[in-house]
Amino acid sequence: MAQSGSGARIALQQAAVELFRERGFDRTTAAEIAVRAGVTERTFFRYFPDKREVLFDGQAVLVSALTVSIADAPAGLGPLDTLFHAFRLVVPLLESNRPFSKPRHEVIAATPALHERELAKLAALSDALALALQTRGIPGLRADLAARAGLAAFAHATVSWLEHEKPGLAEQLDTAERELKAVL
Amino acid sequence: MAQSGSGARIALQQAAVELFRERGFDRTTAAEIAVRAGVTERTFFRYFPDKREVLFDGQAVLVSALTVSIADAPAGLGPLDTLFHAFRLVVPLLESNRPFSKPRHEVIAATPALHERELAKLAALSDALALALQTRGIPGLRADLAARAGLAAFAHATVSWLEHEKPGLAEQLDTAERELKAVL
DNA sequence: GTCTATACTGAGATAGAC
DNA sequence: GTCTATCTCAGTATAGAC
Repeated sequence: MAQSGSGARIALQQAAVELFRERGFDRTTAAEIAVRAGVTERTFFRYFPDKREVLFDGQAVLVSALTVSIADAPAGLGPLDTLFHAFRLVVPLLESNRPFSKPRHEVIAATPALHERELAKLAALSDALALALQTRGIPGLRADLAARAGLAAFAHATVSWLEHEKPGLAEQLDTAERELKAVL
Repeated sequence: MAQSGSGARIALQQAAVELFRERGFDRTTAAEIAVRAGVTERTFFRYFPDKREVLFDGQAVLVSALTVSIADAPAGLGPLDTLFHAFRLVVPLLESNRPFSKPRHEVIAATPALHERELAKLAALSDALALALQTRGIPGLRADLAARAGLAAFAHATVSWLEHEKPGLAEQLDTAERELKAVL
């Protein structure tokens, strides 16, 4: 199968998703993932510090894409409008990734042990958003609260779109933004 | 020493906090905690499904207190005002628990492995708040977003108060509420 | 790449409360 | 007798150290 070198990381991620869907996260050992990917168990832990982490990488590109989008947003926008502007710019990226993110989401949804890790990744994303808002002049606490509220809406829209697909992601974002602003 | 009967759970929690502060979470084994509490390692895992969980129990009473407070809040309040009404009712409870929650917070703050678990507990609390808001007639998504936004402010106020104490918790809640509402 | 500590699980036995 | 709490023993797998 795949050899060590360049493709090992991706091979491990694919093998992991497959096995997690077949047997479940808990019933799959790191050694089994490594075998299917054509590497040793030791190699698995060289790429991923723990077994859960093999499922959480797409977040990195999302973080940088959103950070850039926030920095490039038109001036004069409030924090929430800045965030949703960035969210909309990133919709095509998410849509093109759906074939990967949907099975991944199914595994996570079915595994309580992975919920925690996902929450941690969302928290890191929230921190990145808050920082990006701060560099636009929004004071610290306000930027943090805006990031958390906005990200909650964004996450809801994304999950809803992953599970149903029926309304597009853009429409889900519209309703989430509307509901969030209706809260006040 | 031997803690057969009722006190084992509390003895384990106390021993855990002590040892975590002395040696750190990672440098403390479940067996060591059990020995100090006067039980065996196996008993530790009977009470707590994993080593982290020994630190997260106070949340349960907070959940029920907030749920009741939301249900009893005056009619006609918006979701956010309902939440902050409940948050304020629970301030004395938190203040009386400070001797326990402060060292606990220090351990958590110093241990990355515990951050994830705390986020999971906060997410569960958010779900409970959203449910309580729904029973007051607030539609699902709106209740969920309000709960997340409000809880973010509440959590910020609580952490800030645990770490500084300088302004009281009530004042921290005031500023957090003001900043959250300024986001829009 | 090898070795090891330790987190966690399962089955069965014991002991006391009711 | 049942039920619940605990211990004993034996094991697997993760993750870190060497």
